[in-house]
Amino acid sequence: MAAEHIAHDSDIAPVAALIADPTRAAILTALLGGRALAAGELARLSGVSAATASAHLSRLLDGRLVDVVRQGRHRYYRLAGHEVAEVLEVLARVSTRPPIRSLRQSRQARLLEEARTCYDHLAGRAGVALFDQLVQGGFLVNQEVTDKGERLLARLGVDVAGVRKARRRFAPECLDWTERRAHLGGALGAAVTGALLEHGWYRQGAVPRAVMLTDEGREGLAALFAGKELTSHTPVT
Amino acid sequence: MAAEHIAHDSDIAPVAALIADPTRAAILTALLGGRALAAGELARLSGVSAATASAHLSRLLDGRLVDVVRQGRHRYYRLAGHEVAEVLEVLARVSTRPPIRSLRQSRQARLLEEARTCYDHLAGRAGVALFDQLVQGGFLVNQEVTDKGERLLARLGVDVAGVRKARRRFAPECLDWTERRAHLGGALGAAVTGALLEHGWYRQGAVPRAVMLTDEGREGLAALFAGKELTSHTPVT
DNA sequence: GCCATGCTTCGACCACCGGCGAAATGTCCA
DNA sequence: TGGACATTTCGCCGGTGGTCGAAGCATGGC
Repeated sequence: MAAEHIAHDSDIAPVAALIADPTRAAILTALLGGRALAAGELARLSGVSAATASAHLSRLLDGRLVDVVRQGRHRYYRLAGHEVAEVLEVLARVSTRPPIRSLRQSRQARLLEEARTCYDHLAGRAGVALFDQLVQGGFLVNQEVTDKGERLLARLGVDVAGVRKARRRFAPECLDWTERRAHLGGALGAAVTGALLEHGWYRQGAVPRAVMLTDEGREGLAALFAGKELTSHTPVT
Repeated sequence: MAAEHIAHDSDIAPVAALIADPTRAAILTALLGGRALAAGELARLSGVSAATASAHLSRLLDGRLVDVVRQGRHRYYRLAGHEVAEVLEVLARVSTRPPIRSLRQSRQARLLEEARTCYDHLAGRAGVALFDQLVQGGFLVNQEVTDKGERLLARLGVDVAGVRKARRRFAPECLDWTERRAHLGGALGAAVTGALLEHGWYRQGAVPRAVMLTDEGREGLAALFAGKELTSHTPVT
């Protein structure tokens, strides 16, 4: 009786079914960044044909998981609300099953949450913090480097003009699950992270993807954003 | 690039797929009460054969959404952790689509959250509060009415022995989504609610399922649980 | 030891759903 | 108006998965 009432009051199965398909899940997670994306872009990101993506988007629309805003010949889709984002986040939390048993593993997990490489760029709390500093300082605006930003990065040893020539997206925002916030990805993210490692501001940890901020890094980053001269003991290899 | 990373870090689709089946959803919501339930009981509650339920439970076990504890020839299943419960709750929140637009509707929603009938018994904050008072006062233990409870209910005008003869579950705990807590359901829940309405302690509101506590009800309930004589102006029809 | 009970495994059936290509619709630009 | 592009609709196919009855294993009671 209780069960019948529950089932009547709220059918969680249909909503779960919408998320259960890998392609739709990819679409939804792509939208988790908050930006509205065009149908074609979502098709490409999730690796299916435009027709398939369209069918999925139509179902997501019916299920009120996404909204659409028509703009010219594009249709931009976005998550229908913060509740939808919450569902995805909470699902992600149980999906990344923590088979953490030993103290050793737990310590490693904490290291990874703090700072790690995401392919070839910085992620974790450190990655998000760096990204925020770049954005709030006006060095990075709308996924583009400002003149001010180019000067800052030059001091770090990053040749922005050269990076721009790379055959990959320049400065996309990359989401990560532990922080649920964006950090700097793409060619620029890789270049910046490479510079940080070369300066010895971060060094590789024992755990595969983990990196750790060094004392020099702490000072160096502070000086960099304060606009001060970088101290001599930071070797620019 | 960001999307690939996301997909790699956490596959939400498989977990969602586990919840996406109506039968499994029914099983999970039945377990949301926190108590461990036997496989057969879950089969009955979700309306499928034992074989089908067994297959589902096996998959839920693989997916680490439930735990099992063997006890004699029974196998009691329960949710694997509070994270799983959180997923179900947040899914329920988006599933109960709130098409609240007008102020009028919003007001009605608040009324329903406060006190409403759930089929034929009291739910909402008021329902949960009443249930808690019964349990904490030792009137209701393990879904059974104590001697003390029987005397209390008799003063309210509820014939417990008579209710027990009804062809429905006696005093099951009924979960409701707005409060995410249990309230009194079944035959006893209906009888108690009927008595409350007959006393004029609650009266039907304008909104379909809403009920409202009256001044007499406030006094009457206080007197009831204080063990005091019920005042004369509460008509026992 | 035997039977009753609770649960799982097996085998077979059927429905649903996701995938694509091709064609239709709609929008912008010249 | 015609052509390029973005998106949706249509028709078809293949695979996955939910369902049950019957049979197979356990466990507990007598």
